[in-house]
Amino acid sequence: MRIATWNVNSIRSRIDRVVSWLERNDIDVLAIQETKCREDQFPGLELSSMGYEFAHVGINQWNGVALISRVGLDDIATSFADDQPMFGDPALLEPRAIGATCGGVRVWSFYVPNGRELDNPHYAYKLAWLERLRQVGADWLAADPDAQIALTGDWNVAPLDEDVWDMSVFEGRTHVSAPERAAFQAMIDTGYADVVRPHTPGQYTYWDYQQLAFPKKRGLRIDFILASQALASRVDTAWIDREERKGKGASDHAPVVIEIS
DNA sequence: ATGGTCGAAAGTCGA
Repeated sequence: MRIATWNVNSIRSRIDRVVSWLERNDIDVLAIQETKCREDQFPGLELSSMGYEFAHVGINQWNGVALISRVGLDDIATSFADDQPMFGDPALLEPRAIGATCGGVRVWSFYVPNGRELDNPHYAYKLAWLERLRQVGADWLAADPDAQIALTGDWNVAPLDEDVWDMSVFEGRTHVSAPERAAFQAMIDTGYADVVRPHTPGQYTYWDYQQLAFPKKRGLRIDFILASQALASRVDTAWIDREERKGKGASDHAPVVIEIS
């Protein structure tokens, strides 16, 4: 079974690429982020005609996450907790998390808040969001230590210096700050392993659209699949599809895939 | 060709 995550940066402008990519790569479950549309705007017909079920949560042009599966899509949750941190005035529950059980695996698609700048309220929101997710993730494992759980998505954190094309450029910026990195490491310490990194040393998942970042190899590794121990032991291989970042109409993120036995 | 983004409820904001 193949499980993937991909920040598509607008599903409506990318649906042809997504459909083609699913077909070419024999994907069973795809978690997507930044759908950037309301639920009534989601291009589901193209997916259902291919034999995929889908679940999406989106309320406006920002954020939005979805799950696409051809191995079942049960027990859909559109937030990771009833008290998932909110943002804005008035405080809004943003569509940044969706989970479902697909082929026996509890799969989550997360779009972690960006943080914007270190002194922006969005940064405190990001840290609160990650910490609450860690607590909930710990609860899931406490309830069932053998649970097969995949925490996938755009984490908006580059955990290691090697995940950043030039650390000097990111000094004093989000994605690399010590609290963000500690929050990401806390997820791993809670019992969710990064099952992609061992198979993809030195690779990035995101390249800015600006300044020809992609051809200049100026990228970041910020998209991850974290797996509970029971699931991690089934991972045979993983890869980052850098080819999908190429050409006209590409997302600024590449898909990340794991293959499990 | 010596600079250079993209998407959306666009004419500005978010990434």
